[in-house]
Amino acid sequence: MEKTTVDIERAANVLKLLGDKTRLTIIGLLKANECCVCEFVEILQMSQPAISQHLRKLRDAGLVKEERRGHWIFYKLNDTNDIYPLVSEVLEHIPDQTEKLEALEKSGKRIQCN
Amino acid sequence: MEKTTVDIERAANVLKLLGDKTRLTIIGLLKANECCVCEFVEILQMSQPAISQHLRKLRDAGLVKEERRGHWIFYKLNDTNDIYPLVSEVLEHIPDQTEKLEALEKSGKRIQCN
DNA sequence: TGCATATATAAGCATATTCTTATAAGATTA
DNA sequence: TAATCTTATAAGAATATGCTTATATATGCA
Repeated sequence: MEKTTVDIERAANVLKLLGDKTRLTIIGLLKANECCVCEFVEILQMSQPAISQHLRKLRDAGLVKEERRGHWIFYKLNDTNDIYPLVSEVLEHIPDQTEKLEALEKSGKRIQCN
Repeated sequence: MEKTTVDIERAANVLKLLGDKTRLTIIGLLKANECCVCEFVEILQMSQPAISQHLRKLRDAGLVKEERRGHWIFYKLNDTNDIYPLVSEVLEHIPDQTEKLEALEKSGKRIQCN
């Protein structure tokens, strides 16, 4: 809800990152949860390198943070960022993605990473 | 401020359109004003075909509407659209673009289209 | 009707993007 | 240390994007 304004070039770059269905879904999933790479692979039905490359772009732009826990690397939204208010606002306008995580949990594929 | 949710694929497509500095500036200019093509050409310092092609994309996606007045075609934001709330919210996070129009007006180049 | 003005469209090219496959790197466990 | 698991990176190919130049279309006016 904060009204922070960012440079138009930076805003365009962030929006371009969000302007990809895969990345927007990733960010949508991270709105309510931390996720590890293998979960994205499972939910989005894409190859692990493809997911990793999307995550790298999001990380390079400061939209997400990573944290290793044993074998797994968990990603979460970076809320200490000048563009977080914009990202957060965008997320208000897309459908909740948590059901996808729940479906994953039901199928038993989430447990392995925890 | 409305909380309308759009399909994630449609949202991604809209964000991709906004994820270009030229188009984001165009939309930013239209937030407070109608503009004709030649004004965009002048402000953005780009060729007329390049501007026209950006406007076509924005129009095809329903983000803007056009209206011919004599020689000129004026563009304005399409606020009767399911994605307008998203677009509008994004605009809250970028700097005001109207100063660019004012500068154009001062240089006397805006008058010709009115 | 003929010409000028503003805008749109088409084709082509350079660059960017997003996958794929192959491989490397970091962490855990036997 | 060796084997295994998870993730990252690199290289290459297919496709998408955004410009340029050339041309078409629509309107207004002499």
